[in-house]
Amino acid sequence: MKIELDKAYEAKKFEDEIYKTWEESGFFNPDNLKNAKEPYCVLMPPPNVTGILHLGHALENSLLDTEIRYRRMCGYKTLLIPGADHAAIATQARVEKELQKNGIKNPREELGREKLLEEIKKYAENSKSKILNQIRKMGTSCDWSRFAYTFDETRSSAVNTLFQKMYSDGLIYRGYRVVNWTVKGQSTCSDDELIYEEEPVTIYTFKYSHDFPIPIATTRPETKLGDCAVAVNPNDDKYKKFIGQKFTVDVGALNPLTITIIADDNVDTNYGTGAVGVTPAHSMIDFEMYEKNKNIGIIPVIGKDGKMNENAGKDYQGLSTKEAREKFINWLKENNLLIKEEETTHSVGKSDRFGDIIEALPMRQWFIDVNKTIPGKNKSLKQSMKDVFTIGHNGNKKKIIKITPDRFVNSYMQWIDNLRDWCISRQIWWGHRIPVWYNGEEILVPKTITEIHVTRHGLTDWNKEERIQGSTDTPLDEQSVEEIYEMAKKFKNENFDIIICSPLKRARQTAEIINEELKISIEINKLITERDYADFEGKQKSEIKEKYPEYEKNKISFDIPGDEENYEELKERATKFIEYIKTNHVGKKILVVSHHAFLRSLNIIIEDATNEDALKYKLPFGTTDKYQILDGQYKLKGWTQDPDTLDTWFSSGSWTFSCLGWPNKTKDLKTYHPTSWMQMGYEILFFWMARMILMSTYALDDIPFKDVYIHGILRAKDGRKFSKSLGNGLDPIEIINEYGTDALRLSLLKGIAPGNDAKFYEEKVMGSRNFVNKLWNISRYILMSADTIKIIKKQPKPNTLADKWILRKLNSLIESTTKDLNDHNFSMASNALYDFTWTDFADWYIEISKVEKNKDEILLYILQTLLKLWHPFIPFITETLWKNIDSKLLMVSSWPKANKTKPDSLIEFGKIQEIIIAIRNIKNDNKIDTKTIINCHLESDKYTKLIKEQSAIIENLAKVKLTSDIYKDTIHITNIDIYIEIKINDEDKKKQIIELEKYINILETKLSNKQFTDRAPSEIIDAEKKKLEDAKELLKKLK
RNA sequence: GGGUCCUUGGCUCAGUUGGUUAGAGCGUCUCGUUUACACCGAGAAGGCCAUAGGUUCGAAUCCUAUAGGACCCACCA
Repeated sequence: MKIELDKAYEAKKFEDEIYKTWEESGFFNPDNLKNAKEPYCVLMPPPNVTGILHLGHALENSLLDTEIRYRRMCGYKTLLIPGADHAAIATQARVEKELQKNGIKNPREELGREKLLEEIKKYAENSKSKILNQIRKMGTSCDWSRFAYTFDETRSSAVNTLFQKMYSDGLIYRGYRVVNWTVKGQSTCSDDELIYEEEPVTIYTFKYSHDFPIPIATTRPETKLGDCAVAVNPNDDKYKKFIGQKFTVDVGALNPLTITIIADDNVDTNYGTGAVGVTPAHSMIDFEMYEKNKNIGIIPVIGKDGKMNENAGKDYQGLSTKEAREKFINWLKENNLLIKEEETTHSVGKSDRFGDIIEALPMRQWFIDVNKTIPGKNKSLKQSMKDVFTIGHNGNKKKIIKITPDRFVNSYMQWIDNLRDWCISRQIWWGHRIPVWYNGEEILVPKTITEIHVTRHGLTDWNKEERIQGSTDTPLDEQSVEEIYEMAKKFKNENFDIIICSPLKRARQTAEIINEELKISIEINKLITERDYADFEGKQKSEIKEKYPEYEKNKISFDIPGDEENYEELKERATKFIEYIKTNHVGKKILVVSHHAFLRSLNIIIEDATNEDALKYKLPFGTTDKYQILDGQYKLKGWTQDPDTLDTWFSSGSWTFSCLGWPNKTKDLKTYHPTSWMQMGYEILFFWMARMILMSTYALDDIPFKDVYIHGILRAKDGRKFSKSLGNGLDPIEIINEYGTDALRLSLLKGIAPGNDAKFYEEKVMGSRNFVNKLWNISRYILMSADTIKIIKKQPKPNTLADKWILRKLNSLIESTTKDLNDHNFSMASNALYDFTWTDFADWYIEISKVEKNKDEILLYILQTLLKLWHPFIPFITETLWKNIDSKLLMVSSWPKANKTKPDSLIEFGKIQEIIIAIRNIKNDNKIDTKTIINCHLESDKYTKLIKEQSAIIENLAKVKLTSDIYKDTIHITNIDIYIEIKINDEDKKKQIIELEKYINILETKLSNKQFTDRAPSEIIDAEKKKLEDAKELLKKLK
């Protein structure tokens, strides 16, 4: 059966459908790869939910997917887990900015925590769903069933567990230390979240007072209002006599300052004045000195608002740092204390996200201690982080992480050496709440946090009319059903583990409708059913009887603790329920669907409310209440959770194992950790790679990944970064729409070297698009001209020289591609494939196949092999074409294996190519139309037989007629003379001779060098000799 | 102050342990619509591989300096 294919490949027509086919096949999920044994797991660096996919993501997706598709075809049990990162500070900053644009000047104040969080969540969810679709557009073959979000339940539970573990090991502590503070963002940030910019500053040299013996210098005069010491080098003859002395100086601060002269080895006697004014509150370095000499004290003079506080004194309080600086300088001048002013530049730390200058402020925050010995181990986290690149984790050489390119180890080690304790608490709201509760001075860091969200069932006619007639176990009314569907949408992103509902119809039905959205398990629990009747609301049994006379006749028939349950019994039942949760659903996030009276009694026992207060309790339909059980403790009155959130990298650090289900002992964790390969840009080496290593070695006692590949940044053609503010961004989706995903992927992978930046521009994509189209047309030709299209399993027997040659080339290609992909050498692999496909196969072999005929099998075989080899790079077009060949998916076909072939065809075929090219050249030089057939005679001592056998190819490809007539003009190539009926340009000949003579000269010098002939390997010498021989012979003929 | 990377034809870049007269794509030029493909075909021009030394029989490749460019870390009293 003949098939028809369009003249040009239109990516748009096929891509979405192909992706759907893949996704529906189930093969993205390794559980469905039945024959695969050895696991191969790669995690997607989760894109931030701060916007949409950019080119960097496109590059990462191309790398990830090419890797994973290759491994899948090789027979690995491949898993690529897709993810997204809530990106705490980045997302909140983004949303706040948007809100400000819309007129909300101070979103935190105006909206409050809950409302702002809702806004951020809305934004994040929206962005997330866009990103996920874009990942699909990229063709990424990830297992969507294992999708992980840093802010979902599993990942949050990992965060909490990790925090608790580190806290109980003493590695996380709460301390008063100097931290980086962004006034604009009103939050701390880690040392790595600063960007430094060179700015002009003035250095002021001054004395605190006229009788103070040591001058000091500063670029931040206003902080000097909080100075507590002056540090000098202990070996400094000039100053060492003052060490230990105290001076009282009045510089205008609230209280006169007591300046202690202390010794510090780090003070350089030759730099500046040779002495350092120590401001413990507003410099990390000075704070470290304070920690060694606590008696000097610490005086913060700048507040969280970036303004001078009361310690700074009446004159300064309330001023901005800039105003205070001017004022202080003026004071120095007036009092003749200013010695010198010098202009210089200085790198100023700014907040990466908010852009303002960072203030160093002392605060009580949470930190990870990187230097403390880990309990049960003989080393610190810092040491652990180093070991994985040197001696291996725990000294195990098998647990050394391989990094490509390995030069990044250097900068990593340097970073580790300078690592200070990591400040992990942030004052922003979007993020994992710090899992610590306070009650006065008491601190609780629970091992388990169980969450109970309670909601009411939908209404029935019975509820609405407050009837107690007929059966009480009635189904929902229609309107309620609608309302529950609405409500269910809200629960969709809550990530509940389980729904527990009352056995009554209305509750069960409610739970089932909600579960259509959540798709989790439902547990029916009698403990939370409706009470029969009770005296709880102050009504006596008799009153109820009075109000609803029919009631007695319709007794509820299900099994609850008696039909005369009273208030105390109801509370007892609620307590029992809590106990039940505590033993059976520890650590879960539970949605409870129950009845108002029960929920009220639950509220009473948890909140320790009085009966009277409890009467005010209302939980209108559609709303939820939330309770927590911390390590079994559920009465949490008086306890409040820390309002701060965790640094976003705290959760990203656990990515390799939280993605696989930790802290639960899941099968995935056992199978896939450590993960096989990790890929990231060098800009997040410290942020992310370092933290993953820290977390994984600590929590799992293992490395997070075996192999890490570092890629560079994509830049515009002018070398600048792509950025929104420059407006030079290229939207990957627009590129896909115009050129197709395959073209985009190929242009991203071709010509990139690991760790190096690469420039990206549209022409590159155009080139790739052209190639994709070429592949389409190659296939179109083969498929449309073949008599039968079938799978060719075995390499067909070569019949001609060309057959032998192309198969030899193909087998080398299989070998090199396999090797390159094993080494993650994507660029080299694609270049070699490109070359073979376009030049060897299309330009030569297919053209020959038009002459030699009957090559269906061999053409199909090569095409099939090529589609396989290309599949990891350009999955869409290859799969589209494959559909015409096989009903099975190319995605799960097996990777080609190279057959052994002899190399002898290479030289002979090369000769034929040389002849053809030489003739084409002459024609071109003489402006003869390529297709005009000219007469020509070939003469060779060595290749007579070859020429005779291959004459058809020569005649057809060079468009000549081979004759026995000898013509006057000849061109010469090694060992062959080509007599041709057209005139040859003498200039060309002369040029050829000059070049050849030069070449001979080089070879002769080389060979006459005794050192060379003595020391070089014999095969190299022989080859050089042969070259010289051939060249000399050719030269003779040319002359 | 410490460290890293880059410098290869007009542009963008490959070049895997040192071994053909250094490759590709785009661009330029010439010729060409031969039914797979003008998103094409045939061909051409264009490079002392930044500079200077060194190691070696042999260097774009290894070493050392220098220049220019980019970046990271620390410090910045």
